[in-house]
Amino acid sequence: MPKITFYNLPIEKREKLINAVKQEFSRVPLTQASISNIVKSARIPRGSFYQYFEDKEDAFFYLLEERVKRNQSEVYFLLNKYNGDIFEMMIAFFEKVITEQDENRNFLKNLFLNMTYEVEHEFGRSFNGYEANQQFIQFESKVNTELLHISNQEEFKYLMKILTSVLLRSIIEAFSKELSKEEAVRNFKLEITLLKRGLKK
Amino acid sequence: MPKITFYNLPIEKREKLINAVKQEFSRVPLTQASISNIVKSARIPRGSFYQYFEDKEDAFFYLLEERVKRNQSEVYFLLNKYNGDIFEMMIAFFEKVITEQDENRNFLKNLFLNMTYEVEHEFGRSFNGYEANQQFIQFESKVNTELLHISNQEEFKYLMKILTSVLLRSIIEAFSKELSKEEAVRNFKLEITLLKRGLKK
DNA sequence: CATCTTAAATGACAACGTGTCATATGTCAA
DNA sequence: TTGACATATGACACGTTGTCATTTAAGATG
Repeated sequence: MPKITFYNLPIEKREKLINAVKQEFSRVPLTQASISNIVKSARIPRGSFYQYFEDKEDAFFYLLEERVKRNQSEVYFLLNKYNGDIFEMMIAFFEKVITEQDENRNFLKNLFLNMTYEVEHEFGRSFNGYEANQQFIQFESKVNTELLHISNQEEFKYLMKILTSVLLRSIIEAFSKELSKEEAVRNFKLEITLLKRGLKK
Repeated sequence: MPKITFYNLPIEKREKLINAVKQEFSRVPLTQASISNIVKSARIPRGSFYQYFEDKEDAFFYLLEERVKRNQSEVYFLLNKYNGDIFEMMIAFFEKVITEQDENRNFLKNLFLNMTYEVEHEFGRSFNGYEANQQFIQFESKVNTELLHISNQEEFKYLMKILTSVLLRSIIEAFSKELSKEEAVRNFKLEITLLKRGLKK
């Protein structure tokens, strides 16, 4: 987590810093990003960076968390829009992510093509944060479980794991192969179809 | 790919080098590994390392590829053992991976908890190498597709993508949460059950 | 055997990145 | 004005990387 001094920063300066951070993580993935670049681009002395963040990772996860918050709103919005149909929500979310533009797109691309466990875990919170039971229950309540072939909450949890696995993998494929929106969506829909009806005859 | 000089090395020296590489990548994930450690441990001068490998990644992927080759044999063996039942094969493979011991285990753990797209892509070849059509067809021929709810080869390809996604994700979870073998297998089987019967009512 | 040629080995080095720390500066209350 | 605390600053020690000029080794050839 960013240090208190970061939050104490005058908005203007903080924005400048955030932009520099974002720029760097849009340029290259986490492991290749350099603090030197960030401070140069934000025009702050090197020591200051460490006044605000623990290290590179800290800055990265700050950005990621902001993104996850936006995703959570989006997910609730879509769930509502599709009357709790989680499959439709996933498809719409997928489409939203892969059609992101400009800097956001590059950030996401670097993010998805370098999905370490920690990053994935954090990003997965977009859908529920299934570690925190309370949040999960709240999430489940927005889902129309009538549509789902499950018999208890545990199965719902595993169903979510399956869906997020496949979603992430499909996003990664879309980014890595630079698929067109149409092609990517088509592929993902096909996978969802298979998932819905079951893999076994 | 390693350079020719690597393959020209007398076996003994090559083994020493491979062991040093393996040791380093078992200690820490790719991004944290250091060539300095490798050359120190292999007792070769720094310049020599670059005589054999392009860079860190090159050495890492060499090791990974060796692993993938072993996996491919294993997969064919298991497929045969279970009469082409891909679900049973997956479960057995899952169990094999998470119960790996000692250095291999650490190598795999670092591998799975830091699954970039490239690593995943390479590891995925354990199951077919579904980019090369010929290999894929050979793989498919070993699978009993009678058991599967698919109507053409394209659907089989997507089915494989789904299964490998879920498999990888489950392995990652097992490593990250340090699940016992029993617990991990139980979870994975549950997911396979859901996949088989379908997610939609 | 002497010589030439090509392959491989070696380690010093420049370039770069990281995190720290002693010092300077700013702020606010007493 | 002073003291106390928060923040800013940038030089620096340390570690890592990839290169390259120089040696050394291994054959081949006459």
